[in-house]
Amino acid sequence: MQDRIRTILARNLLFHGLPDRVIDSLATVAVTRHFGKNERIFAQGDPGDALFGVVSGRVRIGTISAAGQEVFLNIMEPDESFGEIAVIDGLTRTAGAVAMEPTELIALRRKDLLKVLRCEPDLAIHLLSLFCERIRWASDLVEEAALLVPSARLAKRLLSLAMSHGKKTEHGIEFRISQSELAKFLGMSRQNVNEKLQVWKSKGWISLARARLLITNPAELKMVANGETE
Amino acid sequence: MQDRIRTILARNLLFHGLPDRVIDSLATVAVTRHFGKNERIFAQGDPGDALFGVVSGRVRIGTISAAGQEVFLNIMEPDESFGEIAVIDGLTRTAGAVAMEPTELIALRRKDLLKVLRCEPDLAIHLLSLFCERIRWASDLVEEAALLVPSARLAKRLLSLAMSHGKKTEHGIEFRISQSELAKFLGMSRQNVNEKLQVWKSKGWISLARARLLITNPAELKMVANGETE
DNA sequence: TAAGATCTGTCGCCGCAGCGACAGATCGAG
DNA sequence: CTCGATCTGTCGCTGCGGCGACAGATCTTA
Repeated sequence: MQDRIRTILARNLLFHGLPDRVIDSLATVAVTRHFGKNERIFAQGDPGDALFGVVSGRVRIGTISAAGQEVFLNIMEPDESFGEIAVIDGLTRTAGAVAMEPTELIALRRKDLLKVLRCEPDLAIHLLSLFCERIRWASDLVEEAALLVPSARLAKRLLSLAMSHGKKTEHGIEFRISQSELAKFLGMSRQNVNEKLQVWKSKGWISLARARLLITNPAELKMVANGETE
Repeated sequence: MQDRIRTILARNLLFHGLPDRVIDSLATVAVTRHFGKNERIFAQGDPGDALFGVVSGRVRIGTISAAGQEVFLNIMEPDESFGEIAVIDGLTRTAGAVAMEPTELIALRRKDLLKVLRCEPDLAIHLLSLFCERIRWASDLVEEAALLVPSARLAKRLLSLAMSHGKKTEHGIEFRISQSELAKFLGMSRQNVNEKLQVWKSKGWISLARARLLITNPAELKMVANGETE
């Protein structure tokens, strides 16, 4: 059993490449947890007492406004991790996490992680790189929101979701997402998303089906994302 | 001279509280640099070969789109630092930095910093906390952009700028910023910013002067920022 | 002091995003 | 197989944000 946890940890991007000694220390304190479809893992505002790695399933990270409006920030898949920030600084969760399907997670409690962190500089440096990625990713979003026209933002997000969650088929990159979910990733209305998708569909760049999307011409979408076309 | 650098480093938020040993190591490799008003410190896309701490003056962090549209992300003041991310991960700058006035910076080159980082876990953990702040700050911006109405975003940014860059007077919190700069912080048009400021001015919550702004009723603005009022 | 640059306050116009609404398609559960 | 839930595609309406424009105020610099 502890062996399984060891393997899981070693494969996770958060710890991949770290010395066996570090993995072993972490494995002794890690536990696995299961969540059902649509079950909440944590809510924004909760104390950040654990860090999670995805073993199987998918987890949606998002927040919800006082008015009930929802924003999706990311989808985490196997071998990815989430909840690192609150675990490091001990503050509350800035976003909530929900299992999108039956999901197995591996959890490391804050106290345990900090203990290992203090004696393993390798782990700290590893975390620093991960945090750099996160900051770059968030800064990109801020920039995009401020200076890209909606269609460019949609195209960009479409491509990035396709990269991380799509599967390549003979006709292009396909992935499962409803248009209202897509809208929640961008903070736009579903109708507006649909309107733009229809345009691209009519140009033959994408195909649409119920809760599924097929990108047949990524190059053209990239042009839109870069503001070189409308 | 080296003594002055030591003092500067020790006072900077990036290194404040670290053991003398660490500060000393860093002081031997740090150099100071001077920039004139509106002089560019680095541009987005540049290789990230150094980290900067502000000794005196002010530095504006921002990006500019292909179309020439500009977005301001932050203003850094004495004892604050910028450029940490590119220095850690070795990738290019995501944003540019410009001196807003005659400015003295202290610079640590990437190679030198990494050398110290590898033997000083304290420094790594210190950096991790700093990165946590940065991620929370960026995530907040993403959230706000997606689910706050423009007036709430403006109010929130106004308050946060007032907190970090304003001076308290007997009538409220005052700070220097032009309305077009304010607009560039939010990715809105100058006219739109002006329109909202006029409303708040007419309600007696703020006072306006050329390139200056006085918040006389922060409480009401907070309500707007929280979406509890319009 | 004079000239030029910058900032503000205000119009009006245009386009577009949000929203409610609704019909038809598709999927899942019982 | 049937019913309910969800998703899609499409209206039209309304409001508001971006943009160009311009006059007047204010600051800077020669």
